[in-house]
Amino acid sequence: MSPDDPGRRRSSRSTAAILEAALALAAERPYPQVTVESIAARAGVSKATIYRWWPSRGAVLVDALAARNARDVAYGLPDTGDLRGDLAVVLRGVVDELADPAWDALLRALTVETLQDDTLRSQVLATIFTPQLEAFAARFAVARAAGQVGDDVDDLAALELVVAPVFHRWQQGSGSLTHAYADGVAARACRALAPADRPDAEG
Amino acid sequence: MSPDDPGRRRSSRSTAAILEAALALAAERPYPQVTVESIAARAGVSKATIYRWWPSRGAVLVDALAARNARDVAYGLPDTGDLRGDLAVVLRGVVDELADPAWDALLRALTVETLQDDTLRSQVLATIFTPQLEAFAARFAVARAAGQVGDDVDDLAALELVVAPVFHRWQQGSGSLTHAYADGVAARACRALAPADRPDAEG
Amino acid sequence: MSPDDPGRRRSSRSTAAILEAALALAAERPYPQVTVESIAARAGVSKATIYRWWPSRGAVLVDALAARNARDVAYGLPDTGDLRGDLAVVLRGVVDELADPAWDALLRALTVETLQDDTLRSQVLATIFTPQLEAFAARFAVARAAGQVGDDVDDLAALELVVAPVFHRWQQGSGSLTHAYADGVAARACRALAPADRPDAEG
Amino acid sequence: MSPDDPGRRRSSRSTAAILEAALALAAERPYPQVTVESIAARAGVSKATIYRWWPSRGAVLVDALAARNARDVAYGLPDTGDLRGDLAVVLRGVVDELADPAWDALLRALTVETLQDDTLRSQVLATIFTPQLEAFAARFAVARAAGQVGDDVDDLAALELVVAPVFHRWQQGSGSLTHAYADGVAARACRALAPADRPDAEG
DNA sequence: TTGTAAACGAGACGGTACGTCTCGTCTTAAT
DNA sequence: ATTAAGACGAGACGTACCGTCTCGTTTACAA
Repeated sequence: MSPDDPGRRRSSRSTAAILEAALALAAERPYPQVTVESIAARAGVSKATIYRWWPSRGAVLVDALAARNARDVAYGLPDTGDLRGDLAVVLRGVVDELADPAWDALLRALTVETLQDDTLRSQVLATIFTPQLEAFAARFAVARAAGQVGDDVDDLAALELVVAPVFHRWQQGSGSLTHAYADGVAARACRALAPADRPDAEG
Repeated sequence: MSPDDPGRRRSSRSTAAILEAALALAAERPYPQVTVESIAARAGVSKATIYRWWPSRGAVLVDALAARNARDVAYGLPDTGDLRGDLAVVLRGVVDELADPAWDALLRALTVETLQDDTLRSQVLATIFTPQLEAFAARFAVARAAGQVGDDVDDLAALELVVAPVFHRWQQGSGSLTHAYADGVAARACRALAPADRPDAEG
Repeated sequence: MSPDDPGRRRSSRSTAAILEAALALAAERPYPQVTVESIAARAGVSKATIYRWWPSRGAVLVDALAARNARDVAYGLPDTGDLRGDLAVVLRGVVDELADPAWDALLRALTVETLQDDTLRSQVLATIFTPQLEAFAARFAVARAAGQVGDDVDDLAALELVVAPVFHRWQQGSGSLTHAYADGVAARACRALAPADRPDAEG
Repeated sequence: MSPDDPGRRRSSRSTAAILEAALALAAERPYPQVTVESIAARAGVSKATIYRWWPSRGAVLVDALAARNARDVAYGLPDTGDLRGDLAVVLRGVVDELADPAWDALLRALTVETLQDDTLRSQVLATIFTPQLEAFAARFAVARAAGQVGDDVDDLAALELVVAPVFHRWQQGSGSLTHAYADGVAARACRALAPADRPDAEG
């Protein structure tokens, strides 16, 4: 499946152009207007080339985001010893990203696709969600060793405590997404994570 | 906007049939196949009648869900004095609903629409989310009076602590949605909600 | 099937525009470039409207020619008593038409379609060929009564003697199509048609 | 243009396979489905090889027929002294060929191509039509010497008298193509060909 | 005046075939 | 026997239409 696998000879130029076009379009216009035709046009590529390599518009989008993440994103959380502070930093970053219209649109598009296609959901889970979970898990392991996180909370549940409120609020539009809010979420998460006998220990 | 607003002479028979058809179709087939055409056909109504009264497929769906909620749903949380237990009961109910393929499909459809149309999102916020928030707020008020919830956590943030993890997991497909998980979420929420000086009081 | 058949409500405006566009395009460009898309564009009509009413590009063309013939063409041969002269007049007209690039292109297109679709061939036979055959038959009946045509030659064979050489030459490009040639064909046809005992009688 | 022109090193194996595939496909399926792609597949050859040596699908077909004719067809008409009988024999053969679905399809395909490409028409004229015309011309020369054909009818016009009615009827589907019909056409052609002063002489 | 039925313009869909263009491989004829 | 020109298969590519679909609108008729 390497991009230059002889016998397939998939054009890396075209592939890159398609992924880039998909991201750009999803970031700049309502998702229903991000059609395969528009992606093809923007990429200077034929529709047939897209259909040759991807089964659907959503698959292109997911691939595009995965490629971008692989290129640009450094997974890994800060570790200053202060769990609440570290989580607050991360959540402030999330809040800032969600405030960017391009990221907002991109994430909406991605969510729409995963809601309608279980294959894509699995793919997102594997390529986007899991690396983030692992980054959090690494930080939680440190925190657990420092007695800041109880043994009864698994990594997935812990991650949900931290990020789910933010994404829920983003998706519902039920409240404002500020740095102060991010700090509050981090604080509450730490309270919930703390071992029962040593609530919210700060090391 | 009332369904029998005099002067518009909107047919309540048709309206009901359309809303019912929309719900039934959204529950039973992939959402892209829930077309205005299919709703009209199922309702025994012409497309023009739908477009006369609703601007989009999503608006029909939102109206349909709001109507159904107004008819069937009793908002309000149990109050046994045991906050964690009460929340666990509610979350177990949520988990059960999400396990129902019909509800699952319906909620996916609703989410897809709200992600793509801010007007609908506002409408959902007002007609579906807010009543639920108020029901939670009422219960939180009681809990706060009993010293089980700190004054520093507002109702929205509190609600997020309780429900966001569940919906996050549902949407990501990142873990299983069991009663045990619901209990765990309730427990962690209560730890986070508890006043700092009296962690996780059980009244 | 009438164009204003209640219950179908076919738009006569669109129908006319489509037929006109088809004729114009077939007359002015190579037939492979007369696509359904181009007809729709020229007619200011959507492709779906064409496919709603005709099964193929060729069917549109045949309909268009039939409509034009029904409107413009006066079937019927001259009858001066001089069969050879009358036939020569008709053939000179045919030759002139075939020299017109628009008619040439149109007839090529029609022939291409009938060669590839037996349904269309039948339709052409019924709506275009048969009226012409009947017009010839009427003239031959007069000629037969005048002893200029033998009883052993049926109308179809007689018509073939008159027109087939011209169309054959047109199609093969095997020779020039002049008035002199038309006269020669008429003369030879009359010799072949004449009763055996009274060759080529002139009345 | 010889197939083994040194310096081109055209593969005679491929060439033969392509021509054979083209004929076979044109004989067995509707002509629109005789694509370059299908010819290449049938011949076990790449599309590029076809486009390297022929400009179009039609050119392959014409070449294929020319090659087949050069190999299989003995031009030349019988000469028993009885012109009408000899022509009838030839026309019966034509009628029999046209009744063969494979030949029918092949001839339709050839005609479609010549109607849309003047280059191919010229090629067909030179490689297929002209040899036949010459064969007829040779027989007519004998007949003319025998006083069976007038000096005022040139060879091309004479050939048209004989074959055009048959092809016209074949193309229009206007009547049945039987041996009796073939005999009638031959008879009428001879009447038309006969010198004016000695109608339909039989030698 | 509604609502229904269905046709309409618009345009995306997923796909086929076109004709062009690399790729490596293999043939072939002249060294 | 070696070599180099170039024909070969494979198949990806951009282009252009195909015939179908859904959308949201419009029109004509029926109640």
